[in-house]
Parts: sequence; C-alpha cells; structure tokens
Amino acid sequence: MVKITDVARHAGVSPSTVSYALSGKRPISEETRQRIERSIHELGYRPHAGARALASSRSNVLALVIPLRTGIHVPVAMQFAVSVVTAARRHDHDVLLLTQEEGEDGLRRVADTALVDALIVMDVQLNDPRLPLLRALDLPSVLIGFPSDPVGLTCIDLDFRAAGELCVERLAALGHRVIALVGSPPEVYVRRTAFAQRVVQGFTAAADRGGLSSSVHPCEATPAAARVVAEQLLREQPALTGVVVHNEAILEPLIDAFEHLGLRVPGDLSVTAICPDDVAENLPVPVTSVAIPSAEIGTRAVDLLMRKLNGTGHAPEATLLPPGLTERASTVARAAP
Amino acid sequence: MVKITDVARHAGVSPSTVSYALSGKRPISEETRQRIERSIHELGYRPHAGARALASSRSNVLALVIPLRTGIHVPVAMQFAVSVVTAARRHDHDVLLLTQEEGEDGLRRVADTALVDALIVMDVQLNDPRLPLLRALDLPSVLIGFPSDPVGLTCIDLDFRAAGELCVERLAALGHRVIALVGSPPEVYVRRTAFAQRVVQGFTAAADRGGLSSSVHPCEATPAAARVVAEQLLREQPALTGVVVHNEAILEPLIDAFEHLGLRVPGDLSVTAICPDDVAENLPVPVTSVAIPSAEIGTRAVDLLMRKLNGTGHAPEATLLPPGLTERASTVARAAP
DNA sequence: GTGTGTAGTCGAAGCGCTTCGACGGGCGAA
DNA sequence: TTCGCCCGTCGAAGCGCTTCGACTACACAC
Repeated sequence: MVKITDVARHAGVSPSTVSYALSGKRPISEETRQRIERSIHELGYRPHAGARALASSRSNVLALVIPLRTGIHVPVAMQFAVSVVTAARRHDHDVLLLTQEEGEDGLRRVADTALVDALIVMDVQLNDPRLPLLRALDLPSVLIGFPSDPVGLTCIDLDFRAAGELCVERLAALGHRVIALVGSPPEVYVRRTAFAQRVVQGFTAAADRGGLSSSVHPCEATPAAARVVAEQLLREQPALTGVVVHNEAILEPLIDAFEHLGLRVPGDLSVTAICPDDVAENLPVPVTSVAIPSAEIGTRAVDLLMRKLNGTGHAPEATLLPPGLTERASTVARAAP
Repeated sequence: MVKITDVARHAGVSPSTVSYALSGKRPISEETRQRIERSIHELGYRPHAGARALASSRSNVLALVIPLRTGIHVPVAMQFAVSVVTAARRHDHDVLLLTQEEGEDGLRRVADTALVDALIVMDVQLNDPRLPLLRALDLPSVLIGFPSDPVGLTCIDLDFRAAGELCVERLAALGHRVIALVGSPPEVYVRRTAFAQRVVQGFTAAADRGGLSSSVHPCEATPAAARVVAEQLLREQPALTGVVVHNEAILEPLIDAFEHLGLRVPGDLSVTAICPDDVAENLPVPVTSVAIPSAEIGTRAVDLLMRKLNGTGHAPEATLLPPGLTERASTVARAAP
C-alpha cells in the first residue's frame, strides 16, 4: 500500500504538505502542488479512509435509512436511494445503507462509532419514534417527509397537501362537481405517515373550498381491492365524474375496474394521480398526474446535509417542493349535465 | 466521546485487556470480562470505527453495487439489498451502497481506500467489464449472476436454466405441445445479461428434448408491447396452449391481452412464470411460477463473503440455487384435442 | 527441582492521516 | 530601515484502536 509518506518522499516535500495540497486547507505553491499531483498519479496513491476518519473526525460517509414497510412504492424508494448516492458522490461522500428495521439503535450505533457524518431518514411518520434521538444526536440529519413537529429538524418533501389541492382544483376547473380520492393502503394512515395524511387534507380542503361533493377511500395495493373501491364509489356517488388516485400500485387496476363497470376514462370519468411520471405515462390511458420527484428530493436532501455539515449557509427547517401537474389523456371537461 | 482508555481506567485494567475482552482474540478471565462489560455499559462506550479500521485493517463494511439499468425488476433488487444489509448486520458488518454508474472506478476506489473489506456485485453480465478488476483486487467478492467465465470468482444465483426447463417440463407434463417463452426486454439480451440468456437456453433445451414446438419472444416492459406479442403469438402459433413468462412487469398485461383475444387462462392457455412469489400471487389469476428467491440469494451471498473474509471453510466458485415451482391457478392439463 | 506450557495481563509500538505551531523569506507600510 | 504580516513549508504530536512481545503465576510432567 502506498501512503502519504511515500508520496511526500517521491515529491520531495513533507507529508503535511501533501495533506494540505490535497485538502486545500493551507496555501501551497502551484509548482509544488503540480509535483505532488504527479507523484500521486505515478504511485497510484489513495488516502486510507480509516486513517483519514480517525485524524480528521470526518468519515465522509452518510447513512441512508430506507423503508421496508408495506404500502410504500418500492421503485420510488429505490430511485430516491440512487439519487442520494449519486448526489453524495458529487460531494465526495459515500452512502451507508441502513434498514428501518434497525431503528433507533442502528442510528445511534453509526453515530456513536463515528461511522458516518450525517443521516438521511426516509419515510418519516407524523410521530416518528426516532425524532427525539435525531434531535439529540450531534450529527446533522435530513428527514424525507414531515413529522407533526419539525422544530429543530431539517425536513424535505413534496408538498403533498398542495398536490392534493392541485388535483382537486384541476378537476374543479374542468367542471367536475362530485369527486373522490382513492388513497394509500389503510395501514399507511394507521401509521400516521405524514405524506398520505397531507394529501387527504389538501384534497378535502380544496373540495370544501370549491363546494364540491367529495369522499376519501383508502385502498389496499391489490387489483381486487381496487375493484371493490370502484364498485363502492359508483354505488355511493353515482354522480361521480372525477377521481384522484394516490396509490401507484392500483392506478391501472382501478381504471380497468371502472371501465368494466361501464365508465370510460376520460369520457365518463376524469382521473388524476399523484405518482411518479413513469407510472403515469405507461398506462393504456396516460394519466394526468402530479409527479413525485424522488430524484430531486434525494439530491436536495444531500445538498441540505452538506450545507449543515460544512456550516455554510443556513439549512431551512422545512423544504416543501411545489407540486407540478402534467396534463395527460385521462382528464377532460365534464360533459354538460 | 468515551474511549477505550476510559473504559480501561474505569475497570482497572489496561486498554489492551479491554480490546482483547471485546475481540476474544486472547483469553480473559471471566471475572475481568464481566467487570469490563459493566464499565462499557456504564460509560456507554462505542469503539471508533475509523480507529478500529486503521489499527486492524478491517473496516467491517461491505460494498454492494446495485443495478439501475432498465429491464431489471426494481422490487427484486430492493428486496435483495435489504436482505444483504440484514445478513451483513448479523455478521457485524455494514453495507456501503454503490451504483453501477460508478463502475470499475467506484470499486477500485472503495477497495484502495480500504473503505470496505469485501464486495457484492449485482446484475453481472456474461462478459462483464468489471471481471478482470474483481479478479485482480485482493478483496473478496461475490457476484450475483454468472458471467460466461466464472473461474476465480465466487458467483451465486438462481439456476435460471433449470428454472426455464422446469417451466417447460411442467407444461409438457400437462400435455401441452406448442409453447412460447415471453422474455425480458430486448436490451437485456443485447447486454448479454446471463440470467435472461439462461432462461432461454433452458426453455429451448427442454422443449427440444420433449419434442415440443416452441418460440422465444423478448418483450418490452409495457402493456402495449405485451399486446403486440400476444397478437403475434396467436398469428404465428395458432395451436399455442402453453406460455412461459420471464418478465414481471408484463405478466398481468399479457394475460389480459390474451383474454381480450378470446383466450382464457387457464382454460385455453396455461401460463407459468419466473418471477417473485408476491407478483405471481397478486394477479386476478394467480400464476404457477418459479420463485426468484432474492432474499435467500442476498443472505447466501453475504454468508459466502464472510466465509472468504474469515478464511473459514471454502467458498465454492459457483452456487446455483435449485428452482422450485409453485402450482397456482394458471395451469391445467391440455384439453383433449 | 527444573523445565515446559498455558492462562491472563500489561506496555508500547504502531496503523496512516490531519493539524497545530513554528519558521524562514519576501513584501508593503511606517 | 525596521516592523509586522502573509505565504509556503516542515516537524511533531496526536486521533483511538489493535497487536506483538514480554511478563507473572501457576499447573503439570519428568
């Protein structure tokens, strides 16, 4: 293994000069720097991560806690993880993967052993048991999702409330007066996961504001459950002409179910969804949707973390990404009554 | 931060004794060990990961390279990653996440900086560019999937060839004489990804052996592509009564397409699939399938790696998990002609 | 009684890096 | 000219842990 002293000898300088040339923490003359860089290349030098971490008390590793519970859409989580890794690499950091299963102990462990410098926690719940720990830890952290009390934490997410509102407003603008929300599986609400609740809040608030008749239906992520909900909706709201879907897995089965029941989309029923763009696009009838920008959230989360780590600039407590609605084939103006 | 010298002082022993008590590398009297353990608990001691890595040249971290290419089924990859993390934790290791995008440089980097002790590489291709590097590195590694030349490497995967055979044999046993394989997206074959090819080999070999008439059709992961393939099959093989599907994403759309074309499953057409169990189960007609045991592969991969790391026992070059077929509602004996 | 082993512990020497204080030399200000 | 200052560099002191050799004490064999 080639070490910093080898480089120093080869370049005719002291080890500390090599270190400073690498870190830029003290000025080094252009000429010396070039010589050092050449030596590094020739010898194939790579600083030892452990030694660096020990001396600098910085590991250059972030922890990412991924959810593995039911009811969350896996590709979204995966895409998010990938974007976190990619963004972290741009800041010269690596990513350590933790499962939610490890819980608070896992967080404490990687923090206490100085394995990581900072934490990213996904799938935060309204009253997440990890919150006190995250506040107490002296490591910076960023949460994906909003707990009910974000004070003292840095949180980021799509503004799901606004997303719910946006879907309703779009339907209202198209003249729909009777609408329904088909949501995430019931366990997601029972867990009091923030994002699902907020969609409901936004949906309901916007519907009330617009004087629309509305209802909310959690739904399991199975085609059978989708059929049941579709039938129930027709029974309970026969005048229904607009549906908002916040459940990637049943978007297609639900539309199928409506069509089997004789309702054409968008002819009889306009549908908007909150889901990743690629889901909305790859359907028999592409669906008007508010995108879940998982890649952007990941990148932004890492950027926030780096700002906290470097103490440069201030990291806002709350970052709510504004929703954007993309018009596709599943929505049309309501036919004259 | 509480360090090993604090523990040593508190327990009235020397730091080395604490270290040996923790690692078990030298005998420590029961009494002393208990005293040390009590001190550790009281003080809340956690060994510093960097210091440990530096002194022992073992980071207790594994690198996991996850694929992010099109054509692979994301939930499978995710489930696999989770099982790797879980298994690694049982061996007191953590997992660093690398994206395939980082490629060989990423592998070299984490190896050279001693950030990780070992590597797990997913989605290996027949002629993977990373193979020479993996052979040259002095870190142990385990590959998920089989390259064309696995010599000097440790590989593990479901025996996809046998899985293909098994599906055909099952259909043959039920009396089906004209069958087709609907496979992964074309780019998966172009990339010469091992597992997809092997399914085709197994399928073809078993069909030929059994004297069946057969055909192979790659298929994009979109409902539209599924419909096209279904129509094409009926045109080209009107006597078709058995289909093997190796493409999670289009399993349901494909069956739908057949039914729209007037073919009932399993009445007119028996279908078997190679896919995760939860996909096969959650369909209108649950599909007879060979499971992709991603969790088991992950666990076994970690176990292999640990065996190599500790030099205990020998790690076989090739581990092929035997496929298991679960009978569900999508297969029946062929109606008498 | 001497020799040989083993269990149990200690001290000290690193592991490879960063960082702090110091120092010489050049430069502008006084 | 002299003082202070900054630039560029060096040496040495750690960072917190593991590990090697050495040492004591005691057991057992001969």
